[in-house]
Amino acid sequence: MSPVFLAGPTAVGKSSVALRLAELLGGEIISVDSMQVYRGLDIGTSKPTAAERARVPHHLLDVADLDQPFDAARFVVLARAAVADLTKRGKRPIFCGGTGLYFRAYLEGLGDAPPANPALRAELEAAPLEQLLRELEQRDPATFARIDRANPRRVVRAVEVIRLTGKPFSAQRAGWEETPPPEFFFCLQREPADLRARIDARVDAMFAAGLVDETRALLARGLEKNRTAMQAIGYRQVVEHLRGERSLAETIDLVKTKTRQYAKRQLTWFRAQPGVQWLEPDTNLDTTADQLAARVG
RNA sequence: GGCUGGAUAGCUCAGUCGGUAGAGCAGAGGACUGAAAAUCCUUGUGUCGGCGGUUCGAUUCCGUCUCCAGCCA
Repeated sequence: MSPVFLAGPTAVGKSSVALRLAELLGGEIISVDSMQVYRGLDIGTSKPTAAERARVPHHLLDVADLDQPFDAARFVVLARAAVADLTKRGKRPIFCGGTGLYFRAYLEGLGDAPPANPALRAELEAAPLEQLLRELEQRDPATFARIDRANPRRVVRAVEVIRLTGKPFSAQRAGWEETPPPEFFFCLQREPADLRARIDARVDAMFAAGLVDETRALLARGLEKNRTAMQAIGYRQVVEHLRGERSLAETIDLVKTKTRQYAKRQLTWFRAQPGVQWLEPDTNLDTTADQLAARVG
C-alpha cells in the first residue's frame, strides 16, 4: 500500500481531511511538521488534540523535549521507522503536514553530511560572511558556485560540513531529481481571501485558547534555549510581547501576518513538488476526504 | 477665532536649492539538501490634499480652500 502524502499551507484544513482519510483507509497519520515534534508546543502549533489522537494514531508528534535538538534527518529516521511499523501492522501511512523540507527529505533523502555541531556553528556564525565565502570558494568551488551567497545560514552549514568531514559539501548531498515522484502527493489549496480568513480565525482562536499562558509556561521550561522551537510563529512574537516589545493587539496582528507569509512560502515548496495533485477542499472536509479515499484506493 | 506644524505608494515617512519622486513595512513572485513556522533573493507610476497664480516647466515658490495635530484665545 503506497503511502498518501497530504500537504498544504497552514489552516487550509489538512488535519481534518487526514483524520477522516485515515479512518476510511484504515491508516495512521505521520505528522510532517517541524514544530509539532516538540512537547509542550500545543496551542501555537495547532497540534491535534487528545481526542483526535484517540480517533487515529498519530506519529511524530511530541517526540522531542525543549532541551533536545531535532532536525530534518531525525525526522526522516523516525518517519521511516513509523512506516516500517505501520507496514508490519497492515496500516496505511498518511503523511500530513506543511514542512516542505521534511517531505522532500523523506522522499528524496538528505545525503550523508553530519548533523550540526553547536560549537563549530557558533564559531562560524560569529565569523564574517566574507571570510566564510572565501573558505567555501577554496575548498568547494561547486557549492560556492550554486549556493545562495547572501544567505548566512546556507553558507554556515556548507562550511560546517566541509570542516567536519574534510570533504566538499557538494559531494555529500542527496541526488534530488533522481527519485521518481510519489504516487499520491496531494496539496490542498484555497482562494487567497479564503485562506486568509481561516488564518485570522485560527490565530484569534489560539490567543483565546491561551497561547500567552502556554508561552509563559514554556518559557519557564527553557523555551528560549531551544533555538528552533523559539522561532515558531506565535511563540516568538508572544515572547517579544512578554518582554514588553509590543502590545498584545499588535502581537496578534503580527502573528497573523507572519502566518500568512509562511503559508506563501509553503506553497512555493509544494508548487515545486514533483507529481503534486492540487485539490480545493470542499466546504465539508469529510467530503474531500471521501473523494481522496476513492482516488487512492 | 488666531498662530504653528503636517497633508507624497495600502501603512509609516524621506526627498525634490523648480526639470513629474524613494526607503522601510505590507503585498506579489522565487530559492531552499541535517536550524526550515527559519533564512535568503527579486519586485515600488503614485491626480506628491483641492483650486488658482508665477514660470518654458510646479509635487517643489506664492495665494486660497479643505482636513489632521499641537499651542494660544
